[in-house]
This record gives sequence, structure tokens and C-alpha cells, in this order.
Amino acid sequence: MAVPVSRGTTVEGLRQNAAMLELAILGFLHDAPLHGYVLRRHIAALTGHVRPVAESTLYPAIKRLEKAGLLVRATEPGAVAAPRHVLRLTEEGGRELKRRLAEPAQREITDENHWFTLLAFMRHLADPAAQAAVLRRRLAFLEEPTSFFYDGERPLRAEELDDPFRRGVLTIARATSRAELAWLRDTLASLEGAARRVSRSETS
Amino acid sequence: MAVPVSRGTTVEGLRQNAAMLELAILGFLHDAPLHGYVLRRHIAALTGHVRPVAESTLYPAIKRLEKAGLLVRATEPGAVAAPRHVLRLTEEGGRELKRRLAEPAQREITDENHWFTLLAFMRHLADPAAQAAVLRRRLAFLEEPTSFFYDGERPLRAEELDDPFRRGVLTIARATSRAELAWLRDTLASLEGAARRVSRSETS
DNA sequence: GCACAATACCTCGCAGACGAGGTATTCCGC
DNA sequence: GCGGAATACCTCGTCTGCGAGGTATTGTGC
Repeated sequence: MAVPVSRGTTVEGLRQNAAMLELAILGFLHDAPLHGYVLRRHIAALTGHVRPVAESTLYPAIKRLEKAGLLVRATEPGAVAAPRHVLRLTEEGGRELKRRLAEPAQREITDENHWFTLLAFMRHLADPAAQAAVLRRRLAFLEEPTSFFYDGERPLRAEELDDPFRRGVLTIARATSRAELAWLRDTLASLEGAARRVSRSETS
Repeated sequence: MAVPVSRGTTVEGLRQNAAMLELAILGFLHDAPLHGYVLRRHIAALTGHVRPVAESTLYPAIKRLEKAGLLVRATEPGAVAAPRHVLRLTEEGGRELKRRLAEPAQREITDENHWFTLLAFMRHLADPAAQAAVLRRRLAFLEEPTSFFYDGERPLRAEELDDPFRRGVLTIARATSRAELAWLRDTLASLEGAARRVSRSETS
């Protein structure tokens, strides 16, 4: 099974959900300055169907990022209603976004919700070699032989289960894994091609 | 887009992650009495590769369930080390498990992590009609045309995206969805057969 | 015979999630 | 001319998540 059940479990520090939300905020603001209400709708579109974000979670998150100097607010007269706080990424905010995209916590790699959020903004990490490095971490995770159900140490396969619901979990997970592995290998190949072209043009 | 951005966001009340952990505890204890340490390894095997659970989250959760009368402890001399607290589901705990399996919060239906946990213990909800009702909720969710990325109101398809990473998200999500829809329809058909057999034998 | 890992459980404190509630403005239907 | 919805933001209190740390016992390698 090789499931580590020792101190700490993750080295990565607290705030796993917060990290995902903050990444989405930074990612959307990298495209264009937005005010909170529109940002909320963007986030609802991205992850809301799976995992809704409450207003009372979003607004404090914006404040945290402002306090950390990653974004600034400009109050504008409301176009249609109350005055709006237009949020703009600072240079430090842009750097932090790239750092978070390049060095995601392990949970960001393993949890599909987090991983999809990471992928949604991965293009902002302009360097193809750095992008490939992150995809390779996901590839390594998917290549580990893990199941959800075990007979002692041995992972069980769908065919070995009587329970139709547990069999469903494994069937679905396997289909996802197959599709993602194919996509990962394709995309890694083209990123590695791009990385070679970049390094060639730099040395010439 | 039809993403509701109004009061509340979810009616279901707090404790979404807690609900998932508690379900896993109740579900494992329904099979057999366990002590905390073994329970922790079971949970690590089930969801730990994706989303590890810290000791300092598990033990308080056990206490909550004990306080709520859903499980009882019996202290046993440690077989190999310190004394162990063997946890056993109460009758009320068994009923609560079934209630949670039959009436999951919406997040339990939409978030894959939660949904897989629900499926892992769905067999404890012995009634095939009740099981089918839960699967139908997931089916309805998957049949809604939702994307992660939009052009205004219109959901974008993988082919329309330039960004290879966002295209990946949609490709993977589509593969998952296809596999799950096939499994859901199969399983619903056989559950509905089982439900008919049950009701026939009850009336005869 | 001594350190170290594994077993087995616990508390504390900080920070985050979010429902409930509040405020103010504008637009639309009637 | 008024009620309701949408826009736009905010605070408060409660509960939860979890890293850091603590305690005690048994088994294993050197």
C-alpha cells in the first residue's frame, strides 16, 4: 500500500483550499483587471458547478492578496450599481502567480479539482520547460499503481470487486487516467519540442 | 452560463469536508469495529493518494461522532503498543450512515472526491430503489451541459480552445464523463431490475 | 543496550470556510 | 411610485483543518 502514515502527512503547509482560490484570482487578474463581482462569476464558471465559492470566502481572499501586495484596488463609480473595486495584479502578483504555477504543492498535483485549476492558468507560465516539469509531476503521480481498495497491500482491480459501486469508482478512475496519460504524453512531447526550439534560438 | 450567484450558494449547510470524512468513518465501521489507527490507514488507502487526512483532523472527527452518539469506544489493551480505542457503530450510527447515503448534499454529488467516497459505501444503503435515486442525481448533474470555460454564456468545446492546457481539462473531463455515463446507465438498469424484483416479492 | 521506527492516541492555536445578515444603488415590471 | 431582482461589497460568529508538538509502548537493527 505504501501509504505514509507518519508525521505531517504533507510538508506543504496549510491553506490548501485557499491556495486554489487564490490561484484562480491571480490567474484571472493576469488576463485583465476585474472587480470582485465579475471575478466571482468567472470563478463560478470555472469551478462552481463542482465546488461553489461563497462570497464570504472570496472577499476575504481578495483582501489577503491585497495585504500581501499581490494586487491593488481602484474604486470606480459603479457602472450599474454600487461603486466597484477594480482589482489589478501588481508585478509582485505576477511573479507570485508564476511561482505558484511552477512550484505547486503536492495536493495541487494529486487532487483533480486543484489540478484542473492549475491547468486552467498554466499558459501564464510562459516557459515550456517549466510547464513540462509540472506536467511530469502529474505524470509520475498517475503512473504510480494506486487503487482505492486493497486486499491487504495489494491494490484491487475492478474485475475483482463484487460491489458494483466500487467497481464503478475504479472503472471511471481508469478511464480518466487513460485519457489523461494520453494527453500528458502528447502535450509533453510538443512542449519538449518547443523547449528545444527556445534553447536553440537562445544559443544562436 | 446560468451559474447562480445569489444568496447562500448552497443550502446544505457547512462542513463539506467534514461530511466526507465522517461518511468514510461511519462507512468503514459499518463493516467492522476498528480502532483509530487502522481506520486512519483505511481512509488513507481510500482517499489519501488524492487528499491526505491528518491525524489531528481524524481524531477530533471521531470524537464528534462519539459525542453525537453515532459510535462508542471500548478501551482494549494494546496488542502491540499503547492501549487502543476500539470504535463500534451504534444503531443510531447505522441509521445516520444510511440517511447520509440516501440524502447526500449537492456537493457530494458534484465533487468527484466526495462522490467516490459516497460510492465506496453505497452498498450499505441496501435498498436498490434508494441507490438508484442517488445515481440518478449524479446522472442529472452530468447531463447538464457545463464547461469550465465560456464565451460569454456559451460553453466552449475543446476544439475551440487554443490553450493546450485548457483543452486538456476539457478532454479529460469529457472522457471521465463518457465513462461515467455508460457506467451509470448500466448500473441504473440493473438496479431498477433489482427494485422490481424486490417489490414483486413484497406484494406476492 | 541503545537509538529509531512503528504503533496508538492526544491537545493547542492559528487561519480559513461560509451561512446569516447588513448596506447601498439601479433597473424593470406593473 | 413601489416591490423585487440584480449589482456590488462588507462583517460577524461558529466550526473545521491541520501543523506542531506531546505521551507512552513495543519491536528491530546495529
